[in-house]
Parts: sequence; C-alpha cells; structure tokens
Amino acid sequence: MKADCFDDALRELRERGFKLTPQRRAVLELFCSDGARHLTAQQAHDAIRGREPNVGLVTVYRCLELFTNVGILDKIKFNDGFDRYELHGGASGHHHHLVCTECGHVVEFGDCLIRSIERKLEKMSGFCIEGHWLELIGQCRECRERTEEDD
Amino acid sequence: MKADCFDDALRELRERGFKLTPQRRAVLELFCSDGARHLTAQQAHDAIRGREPNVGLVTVYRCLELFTNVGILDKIKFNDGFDRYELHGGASGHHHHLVCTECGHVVEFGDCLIRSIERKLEKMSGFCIEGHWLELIGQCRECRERTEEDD
DNA sequence: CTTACTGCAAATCTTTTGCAACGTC
DNA sequence: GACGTTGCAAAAGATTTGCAGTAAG
Repeated sequence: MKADCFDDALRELRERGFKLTPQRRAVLELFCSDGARHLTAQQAHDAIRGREPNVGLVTVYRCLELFTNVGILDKIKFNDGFDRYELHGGASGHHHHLVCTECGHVVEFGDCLIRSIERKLEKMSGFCIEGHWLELIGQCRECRERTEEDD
Repeated sequence: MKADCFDDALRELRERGFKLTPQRRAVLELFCSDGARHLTAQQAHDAIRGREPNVGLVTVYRCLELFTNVGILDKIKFNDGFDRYELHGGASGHHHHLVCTECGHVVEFGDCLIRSIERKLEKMSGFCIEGHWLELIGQCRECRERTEEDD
C-alpha cells in the first residue's frame, strides 16, 4: 500500500477544489494498493463493490476521468477494447507491457530501449516525437513450458 | 493500383470457397488501390459508396472481418477508438505508424529497430514474443514549423 | 437450385450525458 | 446553505447479430 501516492493524490484534489467523497476515496485507495495495475473501469468497480457497495459504475468512470485530468492516473490501452488506468508515473515510472496471450500475465518494462529508436526516427521523419505506445504479446515462460509438455 | 494484390486476394477467396460479390469486389479494389491505408470501416464505406451505392456499412464490416480471417487484410489500431485495416504485409511489409497530433499525417516505418528490443526482452522476461504493437505520436515537420511561426 | 451473402433493424458493449436527489465543505 | 457529486436511466458511438430476402456458383 503506497501511502505517499494516496496522500499526494488527496492533496492534489483538495488544492484544485475537488471534494473527497467516499466513492473517490475508495477508487484512490484501490489504485494506491499494490495489486492495482492497468485496471478497467469495470474491474475497478468490481474490486470496490466488496468494500463499498454504494459506488456506481458511472461514478467510477467519472472518478477515473477526473483523476486522469488531475494527473493522478494515466489512461493506458491494451488494444482489447477497454480503457485501462494506472497510477501516474507510479513506482516504476513510465513503462510498457508485455502480455501473455495464454494466461494474461503482464510484465512491465522500462522505455530506455525506445528512446534511441525515437531519436533515429526523428532524424528520418522530421517529426518531433512526443510520446509512444508499445505493447508486446507472446507466451510467458510458464505457459510455454506447459504447452511443450502437452506435446 | 496493385493488381497483384487484387488477384492474389481473389484466388485466396475462391480457394476457400467464398463467393465474389460486387460488394466484396469493391472493398478489395479499394484496399488494393494506392491511397488506401489504415482505413476504418466507415471510411471504407464512404469511399465505396460513390462507385457502388448498394453496399451497406454492415457488409463492409463483414468483408473486413472475412478478409482479415483469410489473411488478406490486417486489423490495426491507432488507439483512437476505431478499428482500422490495411492490406496484409502490403508493399512495405510489417511496419508501424508515426501519427502527427496536429494534422493526422501518418508516416510508416519498418520494424527492424524493434527486433533487437524483442530479443533483449525475451532473455529478460522468459517470454516468447509473438508480436508487438508500436505507435508513436508527435508533430510532423510542417506542423512544427507552422507552430513556431506563430510565436 | 442450393447455399452463402446482403441489408435492415435491432442488439451489444463500453463509455458518456441529463437530471433530480444528495452530501461535502 | 451552496454547489459539487452521485446514481439512475437513457444516449451515444462502434461493432455484431438475427432473420428474411437475394444472388453467386
């Protein structure tokens, strides 16, 4: 549980004049907990329902939008049809995802490898590159070994 | 106009026992024409309507799905909420997109730069990487120069 | 002629919005 | 007490599906 994130987010909200409701608190707590990575609105809602039944899915959507605007969360996409959210920057900073096609296991990795590509592309294209989105898919070690056993 | 693509696609369809309807022909011709890159279903429909008014949007969706299953088209995403399609492989082979945030101008580039990253990541993570999705956004040269003039 | 294909309308699924009731500050 | 916030229901927008009619082979 990252207490700092929670306090930082709280302060950010207050400074901007937004109110702290139980619903917003629940969403914040969820995203500041360790297990909460790249969650969809529906997943967040499901996770919250247990502790706070009085939180509508629409409110979760609005919280996610607000927190993203304020800079507390980042909206990320896995190209699976769902908008997903993570703590902005987060413990591991900017990163990308490597998703297992079998079990959905996600590995995160930093972007240091992308920077050099961006510089090359800027020279080639004349673009000023502002951001990038990289997702890799494959089979994780466990699923690969399990598949091989089946042969 | 890439006549080879069109003929290849036609043969592929016939071999698999699918019928060639005027609607499918129109979609195929569109994607085999030079200007047709990363089109949405709606864009394809609009482009076809002029020549073939009797093509419903639903049919375009079904053509795109069929052609993707058969391997004629690839489904790609710009994370803008629309599914987009291109000729599979295409003249330039596997590639990625660099999209201008100002004017929407798209530059394509090959993936040779990604392969080395994939190999490093496979060693790090134990994954067997099967595919990747990379999109870069930024400002193209023209938009950057126009912005600077405004200062 | 048979079987696949089309087109319309309606359903689906995620996300957004209108509006009255509610709760924070 | 004022005004931001919530929740419901309904809208919106892209895509999919059911089904009766149509046409390719």
